[in-house]
Amino acid sequence: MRISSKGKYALELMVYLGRNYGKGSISISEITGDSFSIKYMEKIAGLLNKAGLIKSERGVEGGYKLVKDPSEYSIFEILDAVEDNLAPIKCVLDDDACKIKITCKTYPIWDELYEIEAKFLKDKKLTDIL
Amino acid sequence: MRISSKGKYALELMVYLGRNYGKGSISISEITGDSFSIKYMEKIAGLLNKAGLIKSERGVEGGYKLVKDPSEYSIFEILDAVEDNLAPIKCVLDDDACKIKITCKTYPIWDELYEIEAKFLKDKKLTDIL
DNA sequence: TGTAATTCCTACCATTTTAGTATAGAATAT
DNA sequence: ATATTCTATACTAAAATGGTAGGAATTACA
Repeated sequence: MRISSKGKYALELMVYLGRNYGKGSISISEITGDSFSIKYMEKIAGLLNKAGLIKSERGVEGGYKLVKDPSEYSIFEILDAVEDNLAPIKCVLDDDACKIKITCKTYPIWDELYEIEAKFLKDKKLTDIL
Repeated sequence: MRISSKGKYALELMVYLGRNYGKGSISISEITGDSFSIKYMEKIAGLLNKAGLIKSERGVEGGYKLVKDPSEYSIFEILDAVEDNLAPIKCVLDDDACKIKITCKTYPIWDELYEIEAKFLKDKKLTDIL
């Protein structure tokens, strides 16, 4: 399971929103400050929004907010919303990635590894890292 | 933990050698058959050889063989010999990849995830997939 | 001594992925 | 109106991936 910068920043963003839960919408520029690309974080927020994990509001005083209590977000669903494929190797989640799965000797390893990773991340909640 | 094709093929190669343990050296061309690039597998075998996991013999009747009983190889050491970085995100194993680790809110997640993955792969032995 | 089979070494390359940047547009509070 | 914010899409430079290519070194065997 390789986590790209998208996943990393998505989680940092959710942490920020979690800490400000109940305080209305938070803008991207407030979250990133000057030390990070607003444009890149906007794109990541867009993915989380599309996945239904956060709610957006445009205009002045707009921004993003969580749609449920921070304790109800698993780390898994946050990463899964922005990453293309969380599996250790593509064939686990993408059937087209491998034509020989049925005879593949190593497939069970990847499958089991993914189950273990996913379980850990599903049990871990956003509140655990606030 | 993303497994590249190098890791996948390294494991397939070790499975082949494991099944032929005690039968002398096995050549790359025997392992790959005609359906796969001999040159690429040669490179992978070279990495395993350098890491001390297999022993090579040149010339006619040459090839590779395991240096210990298949039950003594963990899947982890095989993958680790050929993959650049098994961690879920670079900063876990490569200190230069991140300058803000000390203040990073998400680092503990990656670190713990890696420990879980590594433990699974260290407990899993080559004999488990022969 | 010659030859075929094998590993070893290093350089190269095309494609895909990653990590953003750029530009323009739409919605909203004041 | 205007400033602020999200939305959408296109573009791009750099890195990683998944090989390929060519030849040199070693060895068994005829």
